Parts: sequence; C-alpha cells; structure tokens
Amino acid sequence: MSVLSQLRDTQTRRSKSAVKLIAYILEDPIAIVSMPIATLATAVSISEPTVNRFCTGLGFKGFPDFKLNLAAELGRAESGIASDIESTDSISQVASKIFEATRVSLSNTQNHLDVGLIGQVVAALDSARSIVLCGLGASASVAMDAQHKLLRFDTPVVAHTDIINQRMLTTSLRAEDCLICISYTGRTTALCDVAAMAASSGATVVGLTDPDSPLAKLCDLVLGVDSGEDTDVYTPMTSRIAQLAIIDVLATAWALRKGPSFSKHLQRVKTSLASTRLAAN
Amino acid sequence: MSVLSQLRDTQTRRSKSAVKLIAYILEDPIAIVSMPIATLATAVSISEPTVNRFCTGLGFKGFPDFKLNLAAELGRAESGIASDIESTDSISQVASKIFEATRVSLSNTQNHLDVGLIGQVVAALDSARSIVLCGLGASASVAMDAQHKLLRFDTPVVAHTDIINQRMLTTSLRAEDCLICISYTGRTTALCDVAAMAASSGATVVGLTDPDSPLAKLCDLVLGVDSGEDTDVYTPMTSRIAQLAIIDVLATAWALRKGPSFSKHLQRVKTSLASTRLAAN
DNA sequence: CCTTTATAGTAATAATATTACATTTTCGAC
DNA sequence: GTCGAAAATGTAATATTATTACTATAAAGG
Repeated sequence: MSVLSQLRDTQTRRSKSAVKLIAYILEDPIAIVSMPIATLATAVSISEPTVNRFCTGLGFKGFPDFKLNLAAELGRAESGIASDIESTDSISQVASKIFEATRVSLSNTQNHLDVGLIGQVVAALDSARSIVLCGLGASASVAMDAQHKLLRFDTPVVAHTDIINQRMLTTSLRAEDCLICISYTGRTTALCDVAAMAASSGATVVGLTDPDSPLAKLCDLVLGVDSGEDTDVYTPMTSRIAQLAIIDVLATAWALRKGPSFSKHLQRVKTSLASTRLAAN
Repeated sequence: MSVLSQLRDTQTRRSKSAVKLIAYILEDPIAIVSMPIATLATAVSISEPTVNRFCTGLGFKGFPDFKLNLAAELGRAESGIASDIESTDSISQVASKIFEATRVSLSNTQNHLDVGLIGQVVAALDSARSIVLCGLGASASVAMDAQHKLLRFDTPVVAHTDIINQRMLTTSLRAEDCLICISYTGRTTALCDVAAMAASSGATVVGLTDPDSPLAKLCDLVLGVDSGEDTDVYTPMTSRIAQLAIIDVLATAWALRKGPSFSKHLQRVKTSLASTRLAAN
C-alpha cells in the first residue's frame, strides 16, 4: 500500500506524536527524504526513537527504509510534471504529454486520497434512502458515469445534469438522502446553491471537488481531487479522469461492503444486458 | 539527467572501479537502494570511500543521497501488474489496485495508439459539416464528455445517449457529417445498427471501440481501446478512462491543427463561463 | 625511468539510526 | 476519583552507516 495514503488514512488510531509527525511529513514529504531522523524529531518536538517506532509501526525496517519508500513513491508522482503542450508539438508528442499528464494526475490523486473518508462516504451511500448526483458542464459526464456505476446497487440513484432539475430536486430531498456534488473547480455558483439548499434539508452532502473551494465548505464529506493544473487553454482533462477513478473506488468499495451475497445481484444486472449484445466473433 | 541513464552513459571516461561498480548497480538497481555502502563495496571488491567518491562524483551529496535518487527513479519506472480485487481487500488496497490498473490501462492504450489514425480522425473532424457522438450505457458518459470538449470548436457537435434519438439522427446524416460511435465492447447491437445506417448515408463513421468487434468492422476509422480486462463483476472501469484520454488527444490535436488564431475563440468560450463562477477565497 | 596526477585503500572520525531501559501518560475497571 | 495495566514517550548507551584525512599505489606523460 502507498506510504502517503497510509499516512492519510484517518481510520487508524494514532498516538499524539504520530499525529504531529504525520502532519509534518505530509506538509512537505519531499523534504523528509533528505532529512536525518534527528532533524525530523526536533522539528516535531518528539524524540528520535518515537520517529523510529512510528516507521517500524508502519511496517518499515526503520527510518531509512521509510525514507526510501517515500522517495520511490514521490518519484512516481513527481515524474512527469506534465509539460505543457506546445503549438509546435507533433501528434505523438501531444499524445505522450496527455497520457503522461493523466498518469501524474492519477498518482497525485491517489497520494492525496483519504481512505478513511472513502469509508465514510461508502457508509453514507449504503445507508442512504436515495442517491442524487449533480454535475454541470464537464462534470455532467462524470455524474452520468457515476450514475451508471451506482445503478447496479439497489439504492435508487439518479444523476442530474441540468440546473433546473437540480434545483427542483433539492426541494424533495430528505435527511436520509445523499447528494453527491461533482465540480472540478468547486466555484460554480449554481452548484453551490444546490449544495447549500441540500444541506439545509439535512441530507448528507458529498463533494467531489477541490477541497479549498466554496463548494467544499458546504459539504459534509469532501473527496479532494488534486488541483494544481492550470485551467487555461487546454481545459482540465486530467482532473476528470481522477474523479472517475475515485468513483470507481467508491463503487468497488461499496460492492465489497455489501458482501458476497451482493454479487448475485450484480450478476443479474449483467445477464439482463446480455441480450443487447452480439456474440463475439 | 536520470541516474540510470547517467550510469549507462558510455561517453564519460570511468575509472576501473567505477566500471565494476556501475556494472554491479545496473545488474539489480532495486537491491542497491537498501544496501549499506559497506555491503556494496565488498560486493564489488572496492573500498567504501571509493563508492562514496563515485557518488559525489556523479553530483550527489553522498551515498545515501545517491540511493534516494535511485529509489525515486525506480519508483517512477515501476509499473505493477494490476492485480485483481479480492473480497478481503481493505479500502486502501482497493484504491491502490484501481489506480494502478488505470495507469496500466492508460499505458497500454498509449502504446497501441496509432498516431497516423489520430491524424486521419482529426482531419475528418476538421472537414465535417457536423459531428455526432453516440454512446449507450457506460459509454454515454464518454460521449457526453467528448461533446463538452468538442463544443469549443466551431463545428456543430451533439452527443446522443438515447437509442431512439440515435436512430432518428442517422436518417438526417449527410456524407459531409462525421459520426463517432463509442462502445467498449463494440458488440452492442443497437449501436451497430446505428453505425451501419450511418455508413450507408456516406457519413464518415469513426469508432472508439475494440478493434476486433463487429462495430469496428462497420467503421471507416477505428481508434482501438486496449481490452484484455475481464468484463466480470467489477465492470470495465479502466477502459473508459483510456477512451477519455484518446478524446483528449483528439481535441488537443484538433486545436493545434486549427492553429493560433483559434485560441482566441477558445478564450471567448472561457470568459463566457467566468460569470458562472465564484471568486477564489 | 622518473615525475606528475589520478585513483584507491586504511584507519580514524563523524553522522545517523537503533536498542534497552526508565518514565510518564492514557485508559478502563472498580 | 483511584488504582493498575497497557501504551506511549523519553534518555542514554550502543550499533550501524557514511565521510574525512591521510597514505599508498597505479597509471599517464615526458
């Protein structure tokens, strides 16, 4: 499992010093890799053995081993720094850059993903009376995708990609419902209004958005999608893909939570589609 | 420059021990990162300071710094084989596996991408009177996403995710139009019908699908999406993401083809959206 | 063949990390 | 609350690992 996501996991119980330590490490992981244990210990005002115990506790051989693994992981994330596309690029250059940028974005999202939160969102979905997905513009397709995936579960789910329908919906939301708002920027006024109205109805509002955005502040649970991409000319492509990956994780985690009896249901959905397909040839 | 390529560089003059050292490191770089300098020195039958001098000579602060950089680089290269999700997996394991599978799928798609074909499709888009996107089920969201991206261009574009509308549309297609059919399996009967009808109208039919599928045979141009994933229980997640990446490439390549004058138009689209956004805070 | 320079080795030292043990804190039962 | 067990933390000693300073050896050029 990834070091960073292990650190970000809010599920596991942490000691006081572990909390301080994690916060400090996550603040600038790159700096940690070239830091002796003494420096780190002093920086968080704890003792060196505590740092060491923390590392072994995570399953590493010791502090140096921890640093090595962290470095490897950061290397994975930092690799491309997705270079901008130039007007002189050939198609194959464009393709490489886009694929690389997408991979980088995925890695960043993975590294910043809070596993504990995923669990909470899955719990919210599982106990919801119904699930509503809202997204506008580019995020509309993400909402549709999520709808398609969540349709397999037996909780009523619907995606709304139209602001009028979205607003109408909030009037009928109940406290037992779950609303998932999808927006890359988290600054779309219309969607913020929807989230605010939903929140006042008592429904659980989940945001799939920039954690620092106005929208995020209106949500009960926020799944952050790594930003840091310039929203210029070649619009946010990679962020959408990261959102989709998060939805995959949600759907899969939910299916697992439902347990083995649930796979029968999935099978039924599947076979009901078989007749729409041509045989392989 | 990358550590490994620096080591492989045959141009630079090396001392006798440096040659031995490099050979040993390249043999199993992963092993090196968790090796103390003493072990390495003994293994190559040279002294520890020689190893150290070698590292500083390469521009690193010392042996540990060298190891750190090597680890980061290896982490980057590491392309795990997407393992299946087990019912006993924890949420973080699920997340890691999904992200990894997605990255692998992206790489596969990238490797199999025919750049010449992309060029042909872009040419078709550029000369089209209008563009129609068709997708059903999971591919509906891909079609929507593509629509959103292509809306920025000044060719009329529309996505249809409803089989009735799709069928109606084919009756009004002309030879100057371009139809893009999106389907992961390429075996959805309804969509094959649509493609066949469109083809008979003379329109250019582009498929974003499995190259060996019935749908692909009905298309003029086929952009293959790497399959090889079992379509069981946890349905094709990663393939969708690969499709989206291809669409990104198409849209970007098209924008570049349009040339710099076109970026003005993109800017106009962008500013027209600004008023729907909240300011950052 | 000798000088010069680069290269390598030895041993001491410095730096970094780990262990063993003592102390404090936390948490739960009473 | 308070007592005791368990967990968490700190101190100091020790072990590991890396670097430096110095010496010796080997290679290159005249």
